[in-house]
Amino acid sequence: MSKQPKYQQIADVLRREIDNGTYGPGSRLPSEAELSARFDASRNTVRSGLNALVSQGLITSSQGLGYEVSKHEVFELNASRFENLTFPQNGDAFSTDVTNAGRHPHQTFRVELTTTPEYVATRLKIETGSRSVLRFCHRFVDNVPWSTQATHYPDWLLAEAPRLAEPGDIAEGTTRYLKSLGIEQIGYRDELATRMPTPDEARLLEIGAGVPVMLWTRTGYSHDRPIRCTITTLRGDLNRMNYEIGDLSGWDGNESE
Amino acid sequence: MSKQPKYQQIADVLRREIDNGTYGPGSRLPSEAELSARFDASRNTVRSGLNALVSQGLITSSQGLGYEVSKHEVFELNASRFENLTFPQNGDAFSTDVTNAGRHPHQTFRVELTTTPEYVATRLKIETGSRSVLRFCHRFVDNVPWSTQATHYPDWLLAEAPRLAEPGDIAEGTTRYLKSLGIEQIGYRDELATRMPTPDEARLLEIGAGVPVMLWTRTGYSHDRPIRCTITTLRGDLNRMNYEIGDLSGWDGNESE
DNA sequence: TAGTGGTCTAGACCACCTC
DNA sequence: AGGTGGTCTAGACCACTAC
Repeated sequence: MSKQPKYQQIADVLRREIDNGTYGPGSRLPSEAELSARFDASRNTVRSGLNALVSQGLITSSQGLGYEVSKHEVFELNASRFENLTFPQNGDAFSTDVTNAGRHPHQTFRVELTTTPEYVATRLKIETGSRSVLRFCHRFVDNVPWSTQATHYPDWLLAEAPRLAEPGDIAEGTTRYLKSLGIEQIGYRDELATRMPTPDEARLLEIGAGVPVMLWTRTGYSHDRPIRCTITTLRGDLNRMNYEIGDLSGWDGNESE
Repeated sequence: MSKQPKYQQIADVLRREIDNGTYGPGSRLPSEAELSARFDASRNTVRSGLNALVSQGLITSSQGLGYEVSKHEVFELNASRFENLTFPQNGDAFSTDVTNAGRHPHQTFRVELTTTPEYVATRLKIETGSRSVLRFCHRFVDNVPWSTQATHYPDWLLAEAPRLAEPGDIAEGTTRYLKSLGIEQIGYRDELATRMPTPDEARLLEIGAGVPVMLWTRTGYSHDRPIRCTITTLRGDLNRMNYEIGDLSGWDGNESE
């Protein structure tokens, strides 16, 4: 039992009070000055304690307002059904899912020609630095930034499917468009990772310290080669991904926690 | 272009120098005193800047030593193959995978009877607080803490499969043991989430600030009901999960980034 | 012993929000 | 105007690591 530093003790006490409901989700914590008096510590020490809780994603702070206990509303994303090879894929699946959940979807969209970054190139089995089409999507739910999605299509595919490079949405969905050209996605490989956001990501997704991002990379394959690579960056506090594998007939994917 | 606070500028400069290789993975940063002189800032301001990088998982610090740039060695986990309904499951799959990767696996194991927490109970479709068997595993790779895994089996299953409650490993694997009793897992549902570790998790996995955990919940189903719920807590900086869905025959799951 | 980061203080000034 | 958090300083002392 070694002595804990004072700022840790403060963080521990406050964490316990948040856990047991003394300060419920969405409620405000006492001000730094009040806590300073309560714990007989300098304001800076109190700040260190609060900072620990911020880094753990338990509370947020805003200038002039105070510290607020985070609420967690997670959105479920069924990755194995999401784009079920028979379904449309892009904007549509997102909008449909969100609308079905009684929420309001919104997204901005951008298409550009880029040089392929290494991470994507290895997955598409093309050369790093070669050309590819990037279709980029910034998604919101109820006007809260939710995720960004960047899909790369290799250069060679463009010759067969020129509409991929056109700005603006493809009404019927890109997967369906490609299928109509005889290019069918018959399987995909998903990779999931997590880390703290880069400053750019933190800006786009409006996340503060203490909230990680989830990185979801989906590489789609036709019968003979990779045809696309989609990197989705999700706010870790708002999203949960699901996969259903095997025979789950008769099982409702029931939620809640 | 609003003026950035000084500690942010310091963090940005150092981040750029880390990115461009001035300070490579594993190398040491200059001391706080040196940085303080370089940036003409007080030691505390420099510490704020360094602290920002720590929270982003870019560097770590240790008393008496200094700040070190993090290295990232990720371990790939194929979740859709991992326990392929035909394969053995528990300890074995982990040890096999790790050994195949040329690393040294190690794990501690514990079995206990517990009251079922709500999160697990809803998934197993049993009452919160009812009894269940918890088989808990703490896993290491090359003596670095890697993940913890907690599998709950419902009370009713115990009557049919008493060995689940016995301490010690089940040699042939629990899935195989259950199958030999006519209880076959015919499908599962995975849920993936990410967040910052709780203090307990941080202790068990030896992670500092700036490294999130990935939570992987797998609920296994027999033909008529859930038979187990496994919660795996993974160090976010060391693990990546993969799912392969659809027809990927002829495709090697190629890696590297 | 010297150098590193870890903790803590007291006080100053600024930026933002609410009234 | 008054209260909130955000930034910054200067200095003190402690704990750990290296030599």
